[in-house]
Amino acid sequence: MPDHHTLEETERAMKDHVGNLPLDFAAANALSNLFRAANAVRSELTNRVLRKHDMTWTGFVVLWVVWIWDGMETRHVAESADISKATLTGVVRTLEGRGMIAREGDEKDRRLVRLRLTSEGTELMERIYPEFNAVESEIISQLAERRVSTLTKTLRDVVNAAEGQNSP
Amino acid sequence: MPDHHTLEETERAMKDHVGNLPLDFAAANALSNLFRAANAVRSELTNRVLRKHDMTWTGFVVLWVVWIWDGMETRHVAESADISKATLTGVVRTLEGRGMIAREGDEKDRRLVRLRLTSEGTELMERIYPEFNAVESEIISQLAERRVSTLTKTLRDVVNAAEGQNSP
DNA sequence: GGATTATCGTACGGATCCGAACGATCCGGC
DNA sequence: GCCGGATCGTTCGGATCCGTACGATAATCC
Repeated sequence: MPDHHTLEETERAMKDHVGNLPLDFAAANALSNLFRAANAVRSELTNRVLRKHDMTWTGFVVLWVVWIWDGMETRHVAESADISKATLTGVVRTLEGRGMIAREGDEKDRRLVRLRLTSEGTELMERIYPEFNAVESEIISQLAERRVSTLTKTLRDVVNAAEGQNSP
Repeated sequence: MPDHHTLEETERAMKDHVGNLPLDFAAANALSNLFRAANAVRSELTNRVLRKHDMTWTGFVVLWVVWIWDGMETRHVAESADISKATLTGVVRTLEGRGMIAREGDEKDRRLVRLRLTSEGTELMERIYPEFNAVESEIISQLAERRVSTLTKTLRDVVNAAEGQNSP
């Protein structure tokens, strides 16, 4: 990763452009690192684990959610996978076409659609997930245990802060 | 945000599916929170700041990079914005169509394309970025100052860990 | 019990998003 | 000089990704 601009260079360049407006550089920096970290981890997991199984990130996440919560209704799957209902429709179409997932109407409430893994989908997850988690573990293991738990807690607070609810 | 499954419930359900394989729940949890936090912050900034200016997340990031580093070559812009060259091509096409950005060939090396903001693009950034940073600040301000600097450092280490380089 | 209201999943349009392949250009050795 | 190899930005195909609008179905009100 060559040729990066230094943090100081960037701040100086920003000040040249924004003038004397008071900016919160610490906040900008923390969130910049947040996105970089998420992208880096996602890329690494995609390249080292998912690609060889011809699986996309979102496809894997959806499969994982349905694996753990068999028969879950689509809107809850979307919420758990952190994607919109519209996106889920397309992803499920792809996974259904590959025979990994099945859609199933609800008897009582005919608006609902429940999702289940096929046996092929289940086998895939039983093979992939341990591998996936091993790479997760490898990445996180480079942090001291105490820092991991601090990170986890702080990130949860960031979620709450961003969603505008100051939890009690 | 109703109807969430508890962390304990999820772990129990996972154990039911993965059997006796040894999983690193702490790592899975930390990274799950990482993606949730990134998505939540991105959504909040998009909804509260960018949408009213008809600007996408990636479009804004690219515009910001070019604003700070005027005349930067496209591959460096892509790297700074954390997107692929192919994606940048499409985003620049959109921004160019709206008169925000201009492409400019390099005299010396005719393979290169340099990017600059138009005056309209510059005005937009001068108007949007302070607003954007204010919301960033509002989110981060809900964390104690010490936690912010710890978070920033830890996230940088996560980036290095994911990219496979244990920096000295 | 009929009309209004709310909620469900989906179709649609448009904007990312990326890996792979590609032509254009530059650079290296010779 | 020149030619094989490296590097540049773009194109292409296919998969997300989302807000909005919609038809179908439930729940509510009176």
